[in-house]
Amino acid sequence: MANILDVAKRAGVAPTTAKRAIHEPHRLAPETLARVRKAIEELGYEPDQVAGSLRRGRTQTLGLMVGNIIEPFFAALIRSIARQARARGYALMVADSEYDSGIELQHLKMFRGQRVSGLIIRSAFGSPNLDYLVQMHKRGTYILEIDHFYPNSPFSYVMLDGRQCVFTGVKYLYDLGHRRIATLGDYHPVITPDERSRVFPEAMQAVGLAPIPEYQRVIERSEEAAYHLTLELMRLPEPPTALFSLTGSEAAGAFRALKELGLRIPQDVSLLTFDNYSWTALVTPPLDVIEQPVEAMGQVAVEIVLEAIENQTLDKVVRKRFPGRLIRRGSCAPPPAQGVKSRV
Amino acid sequence: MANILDVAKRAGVAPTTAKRAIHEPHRLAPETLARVRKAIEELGYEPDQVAGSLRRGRTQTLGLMVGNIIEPFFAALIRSIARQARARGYALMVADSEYDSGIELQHLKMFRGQRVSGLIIRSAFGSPNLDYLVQMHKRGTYILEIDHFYPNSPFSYVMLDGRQCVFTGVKYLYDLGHRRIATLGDYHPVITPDERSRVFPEAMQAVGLAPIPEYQRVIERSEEAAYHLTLELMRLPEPPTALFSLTGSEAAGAFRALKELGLRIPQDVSLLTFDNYSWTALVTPPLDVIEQPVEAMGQVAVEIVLEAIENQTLDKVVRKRFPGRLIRRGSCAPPPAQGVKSRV
DNA sequence: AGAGCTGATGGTCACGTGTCCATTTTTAGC
DNA sequence: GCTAAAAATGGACACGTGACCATCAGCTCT
Repeated sequence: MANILDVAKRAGVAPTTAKRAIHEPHRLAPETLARVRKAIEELGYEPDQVAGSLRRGRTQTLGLMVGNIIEPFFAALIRSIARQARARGYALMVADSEYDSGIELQHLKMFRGQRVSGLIIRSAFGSPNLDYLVQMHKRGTYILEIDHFYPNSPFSYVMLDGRQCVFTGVKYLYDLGHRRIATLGDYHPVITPDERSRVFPEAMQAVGLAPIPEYQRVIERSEEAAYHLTLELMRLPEPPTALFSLTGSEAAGAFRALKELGLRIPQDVSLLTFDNYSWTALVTPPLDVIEQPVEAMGQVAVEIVLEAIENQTLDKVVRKRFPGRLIRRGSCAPPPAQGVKSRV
Repeated sequence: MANILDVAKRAGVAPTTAKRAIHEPHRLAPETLARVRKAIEELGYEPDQVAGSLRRGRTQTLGLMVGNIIEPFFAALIRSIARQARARGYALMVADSEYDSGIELQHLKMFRGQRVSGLIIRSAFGSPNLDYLVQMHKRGTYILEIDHFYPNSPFSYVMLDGRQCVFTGVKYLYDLGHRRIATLGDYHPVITPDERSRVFPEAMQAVGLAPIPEYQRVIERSEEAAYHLTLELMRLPEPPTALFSLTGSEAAGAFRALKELGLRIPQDVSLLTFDNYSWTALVTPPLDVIEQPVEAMGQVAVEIVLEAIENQTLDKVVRKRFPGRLIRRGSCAPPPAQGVKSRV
């Protein structure tokens, strides 16, 4: 592979001059510049970022750790972040923790070995990797959490305003007349320490309700778990009249379970979910969703990270919240007069 | 950031000895090894892959270019490839061309600058980037095409056996009694040069049918384009009795269009599609699909690439085909006795 | 005309590692 | 107890670049 020395030789100039043709072309005499450019062209020279990174002491590389790449939310996030990184000349290393902190740690070590300059991370659940992240930060990697953050996180983050969204959702269901509202999955400090389930009780309180203890089950945030939970909830003596799914994946499981039970949406039970996934508009009835501004979140995340990296302000902490948007399509309606009959 | 010299100094050994603790620990005396390991631990040392790559002349990095990361097929592919890369100690750079060859070229240049050792690529449509790929290959990047390959591609590839799948699908519909079968999108050598639409006429011929000219429209392989095409097709004087969607994204558009037209699936029209996306099982009726063995394809792709890289056999060409699997769920049935009424 | 300045170009070195070769220490064999 | 071999350890250097400093010609200003 041709290097800058080959280019210099071919152009009949010193290596330093050849380098300047790339970094500071204005400092070269026009003919010299043309000669070097010709040599670059002829040799198909492309600067070696590996050597450059070593010398510079900083890579042009960002790491991105997602929780589950199969979820469209993360796919959209990757696209947004990739676009922005490309625009700024950074390469993107993507890792999928599958929400497993063991896998996550392996990827973090790889990122560290690769000396990524910045890391955008959606942490795995129940993760003991905070220490490792702190260490990475001390060694010069700027870290930004996205979609979720550790309690007392020392890092920057970019997040949906989960509180506002949950309040909006609960209020929406309350105003339709619902009193027996269940989230799919309760808060748990280790297993599911997410903001949405944490603030749900507060949102209920705000409209004068209390969460119903029988509905409060801790489940993994997956389609399968939501499917089983929905079956259980709807088989209770007094089942909920409205289900509030906290993730798009869970909504699929809940939807499947309701269909299977022969319950009609929204006549028998209302269904509201986070994440405007494309399938939610295709099913019958199309689902009411709370949409996240994914594109904007990804873009801002990269901007924060690159600004810190390029200005050498690694200790700067920036935290942004983004509002969600309720989209009504018809999967929520007033509850049936005599409540939902239990499906035993 | 601590380097191997710091480790050596702390352990009281020469740098070479410290390095051996990492690469060939068996060559060290047990106490020396322990001392170096302790130093590594205490300093939180992690070898610098950037420096290692430079010296070695080869990175531990793979590039992966997908056509559209939003499509669940690619998300699943990334997961599979990421798993295998992780298991083999390689970092993964992911790029999303959005099926745009201009964006693709930018990413390719970045990959080249980063000196990725291998590249797994799903090329963009109508791409003039083949020359650049050939150049990358000459400079030492092993290249493998996935899901699609250039005509006369000089590279290895891993692909679905599209011919077998299309033949299976057509035969399935034919056996149900369908004669007026339409694919969503016809073959076009530049815009949509995909195998599936190309072999469709052959598959029809195999059951004694000919493609119906009015159904043969060239469209972009997107949900939106498929939506409009479906509307057009079903408004023809003699609309198809069965739609064969060649991608999962298109199926969503077709499904939406059929619902909107008030056509019942499968009573009025049958719908068969590639890709077992999770939503296809959620809609009413659940869709018949042809599933791709994505996990296996990703795994084999990485194995081929890494074997070539590690054995320095960059010119070895390996080509693998994988069979699809037809899953019946109820969206295909015999056509109505008097054909589908046109929806004008 | 000489000093000072600017524009253009050249030379040297270090980033942290892996590889190769050299040296010292220990063990085996008789 | 001595030699040869093996085990264990050490030293020097290059990968391709970017940062820094050096050089030199031509020009302006006094």
